[in-house]
Amino acid sequence: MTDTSGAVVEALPDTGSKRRQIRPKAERRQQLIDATIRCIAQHGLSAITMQMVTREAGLSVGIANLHFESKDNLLKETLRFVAEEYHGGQIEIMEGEEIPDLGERLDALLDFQLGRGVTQRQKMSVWFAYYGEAGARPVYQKIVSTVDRLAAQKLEALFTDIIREGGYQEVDARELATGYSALIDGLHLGLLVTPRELSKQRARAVARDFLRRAFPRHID
Amino acid sequence: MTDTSGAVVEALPDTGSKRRQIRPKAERRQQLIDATIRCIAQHGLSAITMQMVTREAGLSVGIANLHFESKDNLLKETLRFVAEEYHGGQIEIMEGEEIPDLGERLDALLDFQLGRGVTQRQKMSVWFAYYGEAGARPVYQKIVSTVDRLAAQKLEALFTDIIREGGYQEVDARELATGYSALIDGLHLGLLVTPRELSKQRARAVARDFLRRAFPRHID
DNA sequence: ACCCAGAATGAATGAATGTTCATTCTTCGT
DNA sequence: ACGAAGAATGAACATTCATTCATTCTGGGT
Repeated sequence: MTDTSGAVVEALPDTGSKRRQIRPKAERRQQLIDATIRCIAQHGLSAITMQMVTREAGLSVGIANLHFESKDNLLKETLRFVAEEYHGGQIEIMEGEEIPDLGERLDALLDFQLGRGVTQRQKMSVWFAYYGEAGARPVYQKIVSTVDRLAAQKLEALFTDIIREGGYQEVDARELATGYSALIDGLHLGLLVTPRELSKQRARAVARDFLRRAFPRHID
Repeated sequence: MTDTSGAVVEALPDTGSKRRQIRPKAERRQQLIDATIRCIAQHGLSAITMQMVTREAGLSVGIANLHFESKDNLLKETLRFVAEEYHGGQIEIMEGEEIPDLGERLDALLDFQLGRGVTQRQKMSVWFAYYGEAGARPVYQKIVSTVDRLAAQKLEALFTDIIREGGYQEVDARELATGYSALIDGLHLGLLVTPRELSKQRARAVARDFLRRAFPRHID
């Protein structure tokens, strides 16, 4: 996926010169989105500023309104990017045939959801910053729920397969999928707000426990 | 607990007159906190304004800085109020001896966590608005984690009692308590962001399922 | 070698917001 | 009935921020 960390500005042989660079539109857009993610993580969604973002990107203030028409739009597109990155990664694992064994596929999913990429403070901060505003902003709600619905369907399908394969009785795929998704969200929240109480290791153990209790013959 | 909903302004025999009212400091503080909660729920934390809050409270702009020294402080105190209300309610149920049966007490806890009072959109919005900023604001993190830690301890104690009483093997109280808390948080999030996909009924069913799988002889 | 489409800049603008404080008003004890 | 303590008001101020746009600059095509 796209690199979101590190200073993109110095990635090129810039030599410190302030020479103006002309780059294709798509590249600049991504550069600004990445800078926005870093700023939200560091300063929060309510403190974010166009000057802040453009400086972080190493560009001038006017450029943000050139590529995105407004601040609102930049924030919206940033949310869309993060949402699609996260859900896209999940879906790739769930529907991908690279891992034939269903138990292993479940483990891979957990790895992705609580592994390095996703639980970086940066990404989590962005994620929940938008959740916090979703109650008041239908646009955010719509973006999240659109990708969310698809991921939920794939998860339910995976659980259904596992239930059939394992012959698990009295387990409802849909209900379990809802529970598992909520559990992962809650663990992310815990990692963000109370990192002292909840380590990444423990979060993984808790999630595996949930899965083991439901699918004992597939986990561990 | 304190009433947070409804228009406090019209609660008194105001008769529509704009006559200036003098009230004790504590009452005004609460009035402003209640207005803040309503405003956050409706407009979001990042769009909130002092004028907005004071108008919602039916008071003048200057009064906010009279009772709270700044906007930051008002927001901080509002978070403290919501956090203490939520966690206080939980703790009251968990350590209260009014319900001797442990299974019933667990049910009462679930009722509180996913029942009318807590899952009102207003409260949930406020809750997650602050969570979203917690990554960038150590003050918020501290307030939440302080009350959170106590509630987690009480929950673990309750689970320990239930495990002993039910003779459940291979169940770790601490791990299960972490999982349950995370599950409830995640369900709140789902109720807030994707209310179309997740009804309050279904959220309760999912949470009960989690508990039933762990403590089958206490639930249902 | 030259040109120009359009990418990039940043000073200027106007609107919005947090905070202050001189003034007004209410209440309560005497 | 009166006066003082302090609660409440809201116009004024200084600051900050999103957005605009006239101007500058760059690089590929001819």
